[in-house]
Amino acid sequence: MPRHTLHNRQETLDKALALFWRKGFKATSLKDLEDTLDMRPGSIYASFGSKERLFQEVLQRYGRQGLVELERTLAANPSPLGGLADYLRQLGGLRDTPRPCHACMLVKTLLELGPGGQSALAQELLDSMETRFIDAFEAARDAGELAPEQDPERLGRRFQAQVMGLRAYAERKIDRATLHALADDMADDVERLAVA
Amino acid sequence: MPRHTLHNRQETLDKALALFWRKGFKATSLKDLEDTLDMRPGSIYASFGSKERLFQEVLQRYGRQGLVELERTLAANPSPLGGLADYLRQLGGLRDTPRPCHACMLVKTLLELGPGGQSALAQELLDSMETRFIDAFEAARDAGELAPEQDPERLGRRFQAQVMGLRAYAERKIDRATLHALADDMADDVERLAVA
DNA sequence: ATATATTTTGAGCAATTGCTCAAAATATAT
DNA sequence: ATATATTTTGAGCAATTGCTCAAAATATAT
Repeated sequence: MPRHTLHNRQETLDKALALFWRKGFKATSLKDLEDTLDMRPGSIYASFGSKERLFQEVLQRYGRQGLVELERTLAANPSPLGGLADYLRQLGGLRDTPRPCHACMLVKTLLELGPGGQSALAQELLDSMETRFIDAFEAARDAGELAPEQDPERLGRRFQAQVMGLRAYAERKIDRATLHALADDMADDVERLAVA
Repeated sequence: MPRHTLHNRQETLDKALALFWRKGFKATSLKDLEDTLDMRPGSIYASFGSKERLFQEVLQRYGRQGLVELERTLAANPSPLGGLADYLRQLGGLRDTPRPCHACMLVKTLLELGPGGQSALAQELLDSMETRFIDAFEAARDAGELAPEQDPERLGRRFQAQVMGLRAYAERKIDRATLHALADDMADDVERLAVA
């Protein structure tokens, strides 16, 4: 007796993700969502509850994908420091392919909705990324890549700040080459942390 | 026969600045402005034209103040590299005093309004800051502080990205000490560029 | 005191906001 | 084919948006 939804939930979330990522939470109107998702208001509310809850679900999705991508990049390089450097170099290619937005959606959300409760999920997800960065620096130290007096936590936080800066910078009107150069400079510095 | 405005324009702009900086452009309603500026809608429009134009004027003010502050910091240190490092260390104190917001208003605006025309002024002002950073690195090279093979433009862009990252990071829920540590790490690295 | 030039007020408008809900549509099980 | 459970539709609501404008208030010059 049950009936399936006409729309594919994952595909719909991806469309909403691109929209919210580009326009932000407040600037995305229900009209925008209706057009982009090709759904009528009642249908959107039956499926997702509210604009707020749809946004949270989209954020969660974005965050999970970001973590998966980081994990993949780190796994592809046997050297932890090399993996982190690769991650930065990869971000240098942000402007090589068309995207809804170059800046990080978590940072956009944090800056748009402020440090209060509205952006709690964004901050949690940023924390997850940072923790993974710190873990990678710890792995580097354990592998002898990093001098023992280096502090993985400080390095991880700093790495996080660099990524945030790089991606905010990428949102400006700059050309691809400039962004690559910036990312490469950052990546080189990470690798320079390695003990000779 | 003329008559003066009741409100002081500079004070009013400062109030609008704090409000816009904290809430962003779209999230600041005219009701918010009426309450904060203690002015009725007609009065606001007679003085500033529109919400959009008031915002632009506020942005300009913010940008000018930021440039002045940078100039002061650089002038206080005879060493260009030292001045740049000081600037970063100063930003480490962002959370020491209450402020409308810790993140840079130019970056908030860029991320909120996108890279299109709406944020053109914010991007211009970011460019001005970056140019000043580049000039400082050039001065450092001319003074022999920096190795001649170093590229002031790349260093300046990277410095800009670091500042953007540091200030976006400062918007998260972190404690003062963490932010100081992060800023100091960045500052130390700038000074480490100096030839021994 | 009076005239003049300017600013301020605040009721209210057209458009848009996020959202609801009864009715219609539709996929499944029998 | 029929019944059932579920989804989708879309008209429309209450609230809010940025903003206008005629009337009132007020500071100055004479």
